[in-house]
Amino acid sequence: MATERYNPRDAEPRWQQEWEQKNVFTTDNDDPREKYYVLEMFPYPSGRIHMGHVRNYAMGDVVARYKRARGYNVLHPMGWDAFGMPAENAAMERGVHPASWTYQNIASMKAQLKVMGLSLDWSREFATCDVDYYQRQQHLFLDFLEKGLVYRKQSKVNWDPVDNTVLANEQVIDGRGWRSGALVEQRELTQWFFRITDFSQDLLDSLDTLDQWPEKVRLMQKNWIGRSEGLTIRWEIVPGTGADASEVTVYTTRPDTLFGASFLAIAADHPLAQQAAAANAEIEAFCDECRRAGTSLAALETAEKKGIDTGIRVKHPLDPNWELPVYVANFVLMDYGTGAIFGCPSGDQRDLDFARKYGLPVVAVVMPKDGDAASFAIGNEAYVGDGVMINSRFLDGLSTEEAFEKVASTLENTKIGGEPQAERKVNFRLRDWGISRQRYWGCPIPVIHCDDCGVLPVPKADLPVKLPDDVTFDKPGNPLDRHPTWRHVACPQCGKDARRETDTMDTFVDSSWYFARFTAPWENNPTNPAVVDRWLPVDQYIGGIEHAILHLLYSRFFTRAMKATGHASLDEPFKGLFTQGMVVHETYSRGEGAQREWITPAEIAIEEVDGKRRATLIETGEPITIGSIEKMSKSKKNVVDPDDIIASYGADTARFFVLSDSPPDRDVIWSEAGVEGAHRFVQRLWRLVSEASDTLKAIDAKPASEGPALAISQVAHKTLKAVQADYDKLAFNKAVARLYELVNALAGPLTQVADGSADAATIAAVKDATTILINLVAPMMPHLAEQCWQEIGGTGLVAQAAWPTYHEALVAESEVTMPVQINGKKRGDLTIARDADQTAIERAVLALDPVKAALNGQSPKKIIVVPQRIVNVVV
RNA sequence: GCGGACGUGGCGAAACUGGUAGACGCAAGGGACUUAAAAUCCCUCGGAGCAAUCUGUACGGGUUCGACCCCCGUCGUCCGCACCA
Repeated sequence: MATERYNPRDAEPRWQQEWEQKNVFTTDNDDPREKYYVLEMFPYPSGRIHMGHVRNYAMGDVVARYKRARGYNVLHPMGWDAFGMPAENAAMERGVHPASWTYQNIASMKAQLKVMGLSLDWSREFATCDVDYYQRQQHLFLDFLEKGLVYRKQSKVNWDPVDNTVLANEQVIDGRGWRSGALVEQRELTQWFFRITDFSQDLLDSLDTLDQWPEKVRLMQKNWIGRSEGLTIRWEIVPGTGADASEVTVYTTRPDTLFGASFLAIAADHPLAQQAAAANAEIEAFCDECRRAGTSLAALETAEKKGIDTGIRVKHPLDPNWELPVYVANFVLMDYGTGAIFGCPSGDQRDLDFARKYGLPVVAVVMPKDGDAASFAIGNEAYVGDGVMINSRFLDGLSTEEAFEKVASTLENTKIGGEPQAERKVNFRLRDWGISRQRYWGCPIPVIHCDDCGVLPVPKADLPVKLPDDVTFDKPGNPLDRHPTWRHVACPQCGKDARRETDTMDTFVDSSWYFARFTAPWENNPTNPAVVDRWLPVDQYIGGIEHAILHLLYSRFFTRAMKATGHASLDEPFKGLFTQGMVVHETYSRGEGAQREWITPAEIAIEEVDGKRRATLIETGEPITIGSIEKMSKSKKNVVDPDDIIASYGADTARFFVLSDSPPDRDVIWSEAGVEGAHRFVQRLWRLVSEASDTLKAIDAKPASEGPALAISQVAHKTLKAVQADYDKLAFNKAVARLYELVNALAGPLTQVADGSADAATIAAVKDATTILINLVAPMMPHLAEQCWQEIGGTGLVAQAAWPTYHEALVAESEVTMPVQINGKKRGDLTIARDADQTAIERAVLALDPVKAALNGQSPKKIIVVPQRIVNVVV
């Protein structure tokens, strides 16, 4: 009898090698079986994996192994989101080249992932900084450009005037550059944009088809796209009031409130405002102030509504004798709608605040349905809801909706200068995607600037536009700009000296199509359209909620753009999306306030005294404060290193634990005690199986259909059915609970098999049950499963074994035990044939002691029988 | 401010479509084995009560034979968005 403790340090590398040698996880594109594509969001190669990665990849691996067992041709690849700023920061701080820093990090993280025993097809691995990858990204860019999906326009960037460099938003802290501390300015640069807004409506509508996405994510995207229906209205400017223009166009979603208008407000960057500013220093100062305030997010949140009268006056669209003032206001955005609004103080809180401040009229035009027109008034709160129109001339008495229609059709039919005064207009909050980054470590934008020929695409034959290796990071700014030779190139059209574009692409571009590249990473073209269409959409995509909006929206756009350029022919890249929770941990600290010092879990000992948990510093015995449970972070030092855990408990224990305690979409609390519990289960399972293995090996599996062994087979097959359903729903924590139950149920029989007291039928049933158990455990703890499989004489590898099939007869119950309630309270149980009819059940229920006692000789008022569920007797 | 989610033992959680609340695990307590410890095994474990039983899913109401689940209201926690006209 093999009764040694299971040693993951020995077993895990052995099985990993075995899988690798037999190419178990290499996927063949020509395999005719039904496909299943499971993908976890690929990591940024920071150098170390963390517990969040462990949880993410453990989940994906369970799905991959489970689906493989179910007979699918599974694609489960891995790669690296390898461009980005940390590599440049490392270059600046430590003088190491971004490429070598990145590839070294990839090597060490890959080694860590290998140790986890993930069933990945490593032959498809790539990093987005591989020339092979970004060359094809440049190819896509050129195709998008040709299709008109890419364009250039002026756009603002954060400019650090001390470092003379462009800053990303996260490098601006409280309006200052993170390194220099200088006040950040907004500068206009010509930059590249993807026309994601071409697809606004489709990206919105298609959300409804993504029924395997979390509702929450769909809602977040919906709000981000931000569709609104309204009207653009042209307002005539009263001649001689200070404007060159004859009209100003305003966007509104509430044309119904037009009779409540008391002013127009325009953005500081609006042409009319610029004109007014040119003529008036006070207005100019105000506009400058607005622009500055725009840089600081914090200030924006609390900013007071402010404005300044331009002196310009406009005519009300529905009453030419009614003149309204035009203000520049700090709360009006230039890049939404038309950059101009009409203010209706009674129906909008901002407008109300503004009107009160500047003494503008407040006229209630909408009141709640059951309101009283005579007494309804606006105090300090605007009424933004629907209702009935008042004080609105020909609109009085209409609903808000009817009034909207009436105003819209009236103004559509009013002509000024031969054009309708108003037009219906759908607006989106979504903006085009600016992809230009003034940095080195990204995919070069394949474009050439020629003084004579203009902006030209690099011919495809000249791709890739490779990043030069010889760059320096001793100065701020983009190394590509100051490289001695790289930017000099001959114009592809006229052959004269020209310049390369030195901007690189946003790293979100890299991650917007990697899932497609995985389907044929060896292709010369970005994709093989036939292959990509067969693999996509990704059946199950797993990652963090932090990518709910941008990454997923950009990928959805990219897939559409790839369709438009013939690289794929579908719209939605991800059929199923799952957003997993974080791994969190208690925090430990000593000292208070600014003196507070965080302590890592490894330095702490926890003991329980009188029911209270207390922590002490191992080295000194000094008491330590146990703090709140928070996301693992370096700053709070509450991190647990996966390497340490795997070294002491093995990968299976780590995988099992991160899947076990909490529902996968919720945070899981990492605790030492919890890990030990998971490890105990590993050892227990191994002990029970190995003790019985000599006997089990010699006997063929056969589920029992009768006799004392029947219960063993029933519990195994019921568990199989249930765990299968749990895996289908990604309910890993429930699958874990059922596996515990199954092992608890098999512990006795396995011990009997081991000590020789079991009969042949029992041994055969136990062998069958154990085989099922190992198959169920395998997706979560693949190494332990292989070891057990070998131990009981299984053929081949579990990793290649087919999923077992449960026997219907063992899952179906011939008898059911139903709770019996009296007046809704449980008072007893009734075990009866599953197909017993209503009368038989009633008769049996009335014969039960507690029912007889409750009835006390009387007949019941009512008996409710829910077949196979419950009986309720109403007395 | 707007939008959304959630609230169940000491803790993480289960509970199917409105049908036995607390499965399973952790922690705790008791016992067995051991010279001892570890490991393992057995028992107890929402609250009150000797018990029968009563009570309990944030709080207050409602619908129902029956509510963690549905409806109305209140409180709390978390997340997303941020002046989008």
